[in-house]
Amino acid sequence: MPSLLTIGRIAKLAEVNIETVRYYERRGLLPAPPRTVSSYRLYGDQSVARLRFIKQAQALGFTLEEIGELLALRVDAETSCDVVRQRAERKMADVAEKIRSLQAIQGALAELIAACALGGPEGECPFLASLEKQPIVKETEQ
Amino acid sequence: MPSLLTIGRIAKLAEVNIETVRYYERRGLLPAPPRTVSSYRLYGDQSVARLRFIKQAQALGFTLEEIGELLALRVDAETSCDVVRQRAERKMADVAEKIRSLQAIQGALAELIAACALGGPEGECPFLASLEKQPIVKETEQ
DNA sequence: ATACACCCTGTACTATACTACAGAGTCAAG
DNA sequence: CTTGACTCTGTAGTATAGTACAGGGTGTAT
Repeated sequence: MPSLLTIGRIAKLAEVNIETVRYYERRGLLPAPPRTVSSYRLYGDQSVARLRFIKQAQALGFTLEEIGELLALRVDAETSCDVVRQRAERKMADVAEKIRSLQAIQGALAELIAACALGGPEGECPFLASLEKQPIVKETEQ
Repeated sequence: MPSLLTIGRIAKLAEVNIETVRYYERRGLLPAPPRTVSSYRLYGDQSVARLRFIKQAQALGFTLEEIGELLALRVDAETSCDVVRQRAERKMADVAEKIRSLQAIQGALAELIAACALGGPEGECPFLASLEKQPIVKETEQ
């Protein structure tokens, strides 16, 4: 029995502002829910999960636009399985990359903590070394 | 021999806008570099690494303020080892949490791809199930 | 000695993601 | 049947993180 919730209710449950819920609806991130005769929105509890997912994905550096793309990943009349799989695989690569970056930062923090334990106070920041990425950049002039 | 770079140079190397470099300086994320007699900024190449780190951390959902805190993690005259270690450990927890969230999303994407391979088209989005987090929320009224 | 690409400061504009009203209607309790 | 908490739409304001000039100086290649 999926309970019906007002906008104030889901906002509180998902720990977001009421206005944010309406904003996400405008942005197309939250489907427009059914209304009462007096135009009150009535949500099911999957909406709460959806709101939490959005918040969480944002904290991971996804923009609302990207989050919309993630949430839209489903097979339907307009979208074949193949297309969905391709998109999902691209997102997977993004996510894997983010995980790698976070692990690098984790490593740098561990190093910092370890160095601290040894009592050897530091000068330079270990983060800068933690990200040996595309160091090759072609210079067009001297 | 650490080469000396103008602002335009490091901006290009780090793939950011020149104005962004100056903005980070104002924000205190990038130390004010030495200047030539004619007030041109001259950077060493660690500045490029720093810019890249900032960009990367942003893509992981850290705000510039949080990035500043990360970059400030070092032992010096004002900050004891103990304090630095404590802060680093708190950041570690944040990072670990982010990694867990990303792994949940990764799992949901894998599920989606797998379901697709089985030819079973989907209705509901697997992400919503991927984040069984604080589901306990106390309600003060009925 | 002048053209062109570069740099300076300062201020103003932009995009994204909210957040806060104003003014009006709704609903439940006493 | 009214009071207080809630909801509605619409519009405007805010914070964060840039980005874009204007107006002026610099550096060097021809």
